Amino acid sequence: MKDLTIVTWNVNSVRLRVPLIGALIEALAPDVLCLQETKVVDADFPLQAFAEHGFVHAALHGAKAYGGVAILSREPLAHIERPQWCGKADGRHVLARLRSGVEINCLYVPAGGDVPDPIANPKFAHKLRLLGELSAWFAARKAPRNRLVLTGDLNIAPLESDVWSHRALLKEVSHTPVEIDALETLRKTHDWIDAVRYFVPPGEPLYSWWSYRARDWEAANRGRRLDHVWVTPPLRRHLRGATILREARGWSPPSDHAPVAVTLAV
DNA sequence: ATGGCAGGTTATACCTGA
Repeated sequence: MKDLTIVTWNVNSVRLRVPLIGALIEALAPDVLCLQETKVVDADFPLQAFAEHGFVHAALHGAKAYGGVAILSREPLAHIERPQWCGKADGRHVLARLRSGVEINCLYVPAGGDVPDPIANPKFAHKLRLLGELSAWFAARKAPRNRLVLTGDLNIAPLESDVWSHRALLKEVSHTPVEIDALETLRKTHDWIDAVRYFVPPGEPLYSWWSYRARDWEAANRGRRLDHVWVTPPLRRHLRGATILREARGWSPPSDHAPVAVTLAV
């Protein structure tokens, strides 16, 4: 039994964020890193930079220019899979199993464009379709003793306190009822537990993303909680803590997402 | 209601993000 800290971070280009790896490790002491929007093909992934910090094991599912996900680990990764969704090779899912048997799923759900209408906006249709495909896939893999982690940029802020203004964002993609319903359908496939909300009551505002476009993201604080870590019920009693590293949004050069860490005793 | 910024690309304008 030892502590396992899993960190998820939408890096918005892993190559630009390489100089921040040391600060990330110092702040959160991760054992497993799940990255999204790596924006790099696997052949060009900066593996060496992570290896120098002890993350010598990797499961990559890259893509050119947009998307791309990766799991980096201090301990070996086995049974690596790279599922593709909606018939696209756009690097949205990679999964791997740790020695403890815990399976890590790193996901990047599409943003969904501007208009929350699947008929008028193909990007929104893609987002809903991908969530539907994921739900069917996870439902088919269900087993009561499964010890799974589902983490990544899900691009949906489900609770009222997961956005700076519930009222202002109800019709904004990322907080519309139809997306939240689709996310809830996915959550129910394994009775997934939102590991961050397990520690922070739903009344307390919690964000993991702040737009680049604000003049002063910190002062405006118009955030959304788009990045999540979920665990299956057999892992509930192993949950030890959760942190959203808000200060990382102020690092230079910053991602618009903050890293989210969850610690399990496994 | 709008625009604001950042990153990538067979770049130097346009797509994507959310």
